[in-house]
Amino acid sequence: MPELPEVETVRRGLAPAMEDARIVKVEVRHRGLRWPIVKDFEKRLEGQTVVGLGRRAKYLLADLSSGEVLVMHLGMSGSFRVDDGQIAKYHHEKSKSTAHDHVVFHMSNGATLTFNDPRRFGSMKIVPRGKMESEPLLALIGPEPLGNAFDAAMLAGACAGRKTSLKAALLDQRVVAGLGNIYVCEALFRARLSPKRRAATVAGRKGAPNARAVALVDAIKAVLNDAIKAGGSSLRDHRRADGSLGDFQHNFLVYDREGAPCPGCKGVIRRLVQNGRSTFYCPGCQK
DNA sequence: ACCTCGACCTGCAAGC
DNA sequence: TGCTTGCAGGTCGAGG
Repeated sequence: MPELPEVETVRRGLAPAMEDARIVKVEVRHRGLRWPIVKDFEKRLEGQTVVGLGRRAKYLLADLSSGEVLVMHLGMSGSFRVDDGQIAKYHHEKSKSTAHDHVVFHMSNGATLTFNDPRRFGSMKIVPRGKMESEPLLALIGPEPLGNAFDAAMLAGACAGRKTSLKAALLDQRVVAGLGNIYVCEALFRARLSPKRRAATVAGRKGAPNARAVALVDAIKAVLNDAIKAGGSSLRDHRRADGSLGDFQHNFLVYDREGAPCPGCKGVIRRLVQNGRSTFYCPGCQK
């Protein structure tokens, strides 16, 4: 479910409960995530202090005092719930079922963090900090879209020579980190570029950026910043860690709006399938 | 090297 | 009312 803005929202929600607190106890109720949670997972975490909580692409990175890093991914349906130990029990009524609460972290500050993931496409893995560079999950991931390193030249270079669609290229985490189906659709609409266009057409000769690359980079940064400001998008179950819903779904211009009037012209939003996934776009505005 | 597709899971809404 | 079908915010690994 989560793309960069949702993961960033989760990170900001978890940080106050995790940072500078010690992991007192870890309960694993289901080890069958995307990869099995290793046998000594609990033992390696218990007693460690979380030095910092970061994010890379759609991964959450909990830096531990042991010198290891807990690398977590929410998959399609993963979420965290924070109980700070002060909130009265009746506040839990609005929580969803606990049937898919797979991992629970008990912190020294009294907070409890519960990872819930019905589809179990999420993952948790412990990696020594010194080996993060070579960690296969992270090694090939492209630039952070909100960082200075991500600019038109970088995007054009990554797309140059590629025959695949622009939509597929932007979903490729090696081109740019953290985008998913929603924000790719939204960014392409904002940049007025067709999702069907060949990726290579954002680059000119020898991979130099053109005006399309500039517009697309601007659109990507803008939509992600807007979405983070809104606390992410809540389609089915994404919540902030405090239980409140993100708001950005109300600002979708094209995503999940097949048949609705285009906000930019007199046309209608269309849906098509690319690489097995829905794309929403306006054929009139996006060329 | 690049590209596409199936697979991994559960839940929910729409259609019959 | 039930059953079936298709679809969902991701990404890895196999095969072309």
